[in-house]
Amino acid sequence: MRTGPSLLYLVKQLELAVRARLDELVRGAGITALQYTALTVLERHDGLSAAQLARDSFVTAQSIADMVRTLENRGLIQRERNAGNRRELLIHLTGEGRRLLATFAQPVRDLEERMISKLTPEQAAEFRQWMIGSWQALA
Amino acid sequence: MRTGPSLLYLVKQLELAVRARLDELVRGAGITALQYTALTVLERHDGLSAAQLARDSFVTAQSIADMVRTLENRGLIQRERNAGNRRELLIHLTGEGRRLLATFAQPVRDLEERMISKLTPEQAAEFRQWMIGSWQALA
DNA sequence: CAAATTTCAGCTTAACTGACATCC
DNA sequence: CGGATGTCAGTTTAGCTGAAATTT
Repeated sequence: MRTGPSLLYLVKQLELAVRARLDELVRGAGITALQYTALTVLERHDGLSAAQLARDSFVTAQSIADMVRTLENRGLIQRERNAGNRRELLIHLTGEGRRLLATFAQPVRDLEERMISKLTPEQAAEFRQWMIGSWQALA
Repeated sequence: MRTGPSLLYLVKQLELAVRARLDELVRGAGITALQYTALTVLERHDGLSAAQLARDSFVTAQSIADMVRTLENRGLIQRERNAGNRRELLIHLTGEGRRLLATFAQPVRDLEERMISKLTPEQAAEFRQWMIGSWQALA
């Protein structure tokens, strides 16, 4: 008994919509949704290397390199050699990077709130957990 | 009170994982996850024009054109002028296209089942509805 | 020497904009 | 004519592979 579009299709469409709204939101600051997301990862895990950031994002180190350079040129992050392991360049948010994230913290929360506005807090927490569970089941 | 990665980030990661698994699955047939998804849309809505397919996918008509040509060259779809509106080229699945979809129907169902294996049927239905609701709230 | 990190160079895919012809 | 549709040409973005330098 078919009830509508497949779950796989829905995931794709939802991601598309999220990225479109997020791109609109941060466009004014001259960054993409992708770059914004990378900055939030760095906010949660300060001092990552580019290779670690790449692994977290399931892309190659080469792929992440261009974006890291862009963010560095924009002054949103800075890198420094790890004293204990001089291969690594550890990435830190700059003051400007933190200011940018602070600027968008509330608008992004509003966007998330819009996604779950029809749900009770309990349902929203469940939704979140199911998303994490689905992700882990496929990873 | 932070409970983990943001919902926006989770949507992105989940989509990444879904696409990776789906790409692995259909690679043997020489198509991408994107092309497979387009075929399932055509299965549900036979006789779409490329422009309609593009609108359904939130991309431009130009973007969809390459993929439509690829699928046509592969013999998975065919197009014909709409008799009543000779601008439009209506897209239909070929027998080979339907056979390809039939081949993957069960493996794809298994993949979806894997996503929701921890949920009861009632929870899975809820999950689905919340996904649709989130999508509509952002579209 | 083997493994990890970074970087350079080149490539591919999937999107885009702009322009144009055709049709209703 | 105005609005859709399809197509051609060129561009951009975001990923990739391969190869090399540096460090542990």
